[in-house]
Amino acid sequence: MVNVTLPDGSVRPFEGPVTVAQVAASIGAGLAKAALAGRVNGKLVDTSHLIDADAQLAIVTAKDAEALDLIRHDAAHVMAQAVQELYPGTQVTIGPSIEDGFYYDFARAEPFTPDDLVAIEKRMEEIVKRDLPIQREVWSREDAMRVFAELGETYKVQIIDEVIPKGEELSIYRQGDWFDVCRGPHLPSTGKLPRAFKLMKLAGAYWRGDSKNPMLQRIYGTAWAKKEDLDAYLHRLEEAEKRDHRRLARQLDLLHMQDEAPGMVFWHPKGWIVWQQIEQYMRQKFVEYGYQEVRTPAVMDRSLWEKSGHWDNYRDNMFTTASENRDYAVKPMNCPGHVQIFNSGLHSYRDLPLRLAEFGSCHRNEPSGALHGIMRVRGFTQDDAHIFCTEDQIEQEVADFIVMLQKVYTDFGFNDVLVKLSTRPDKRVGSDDSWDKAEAALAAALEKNNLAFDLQPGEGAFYGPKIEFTLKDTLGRLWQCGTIQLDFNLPVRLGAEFVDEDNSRKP
RNA sequence: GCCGCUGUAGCUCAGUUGGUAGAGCAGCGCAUUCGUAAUGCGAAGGUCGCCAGUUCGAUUCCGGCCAGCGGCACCA
Repeated sequence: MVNVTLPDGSVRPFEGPVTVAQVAASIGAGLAKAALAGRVNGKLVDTSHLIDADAQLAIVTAKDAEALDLIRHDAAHVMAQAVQELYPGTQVTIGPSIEDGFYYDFARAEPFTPDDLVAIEKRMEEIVKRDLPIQREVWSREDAMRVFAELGETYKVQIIDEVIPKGEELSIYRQGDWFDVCRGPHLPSTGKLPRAFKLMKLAGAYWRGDSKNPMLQRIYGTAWAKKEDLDAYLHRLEEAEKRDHRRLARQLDLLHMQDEAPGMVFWHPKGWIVWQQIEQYMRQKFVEYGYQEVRTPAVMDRSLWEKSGHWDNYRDNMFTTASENRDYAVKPMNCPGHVQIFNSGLHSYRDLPLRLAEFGSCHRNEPSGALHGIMRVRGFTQDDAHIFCTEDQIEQEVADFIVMLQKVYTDFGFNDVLVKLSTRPDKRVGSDDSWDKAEAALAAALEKNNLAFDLQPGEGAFYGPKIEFTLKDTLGRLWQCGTIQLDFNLPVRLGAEFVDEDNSRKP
């Protein structure tokens, strides 16, 4: 006897183990047809999943939000099958669902062309029409590795060998002649994939996200539960493109960039008015929140950058220059300069916290491929501040900063801000004790502001943990903007210290 | 930096299967003073991203470089 509890609370008894599909059929033929997957005790499963004990079950159909993930993942599989049918010898690697769609990374010597995308999309339609049942099989690792090795799928072998945790069940999903290693779940058949997908763009992507590895060819697509959703999405993209800052900058005659100064901006009169307004707005905020504005040199002697550690660790990203036998670097950030101001006098603990702010003109020699409009540039101005404070003051200072930042983002209409806390990386300076304190202080400050945040273990800077604030552009792309970083390295390196209550000097 | 694509008048773009190029809009001149999706006429505007090579001749073919775009990597 197996009792299945449905979302409405009703309980259906079955004589023995049943599949999700059978339960759906017992409820109604319409539901049986619409069933894409099941949620058993909170876990998403195939419709072929066998329920062999009492369980909670929800039938997932295209109407459910969670179906989108399945649809997109299936679209990726169907695309992979289409590609391998059309271009024999192409190796498959991975193909997850992502926001608004999916992608699949392929290994193939010949590059795909935009025309290929059209052909692939057509073949995908055919595969959907074939309505191939999608079947789950469980293989042993050895069998799987042998079979994929025989097929010449070296990347798949690597995935099985290195990526899938030992001991985890290795499932294979088969649709017609085509099969792939996949955790699933998947739709019951390719025919259940709504014809609301479109291949969007070609891109290069490193195998396993590591630039030391070979580059694969990634095909991005979008997929939706119904045609109207796809159309709405495409329309949204069109509208977003109209609001692209690069297009607006031209149309409104705000600024331009040219070949001779890659990653740097020529601000036109109208654009500069906008800039000034924003700068004045930020100045007000500085005053409100107790920051003092300063100004530091853009070009400073090599010796300072050696002391700060930039000359050794950030050299490739700095523009350097020389004059009269002295080497200089154009500042990539304002930190060392602000420490110089702090150091120029002897400070008492009574002076702390000392908050120095600057509209700091910085230059970084960013990799050519990273440049993007005025979002990622080589010459830019940071509305930057450094707070010199005691360890005890960190939490409050960070909390206050977050309040200010939230206010600023809200004023500019950014309501969807992602917050991330990046913690200690493997390569770092400072004692574990100080990292413990610093990370705890940042987390506490976030909690004080009731901010939900993602933890990014190991993503912190080598000198300290940081909180990152990421904004979305009109195209849904993410840009890390504001950040607050604790640095217990630089002040020591540059000899910043204050006189404490007990008359001792502390960094 | 890596993969792919792109680079023609101020802007948006067409074109040349190798014989130095066109449109619309903008700008300029003249006329019009006409009330806000675009008044008429006229003249002008480009070493077809840069540098080499092949060729009698290259914007068009080959190579190199630069920049931009879409991603990836990077983002002290």
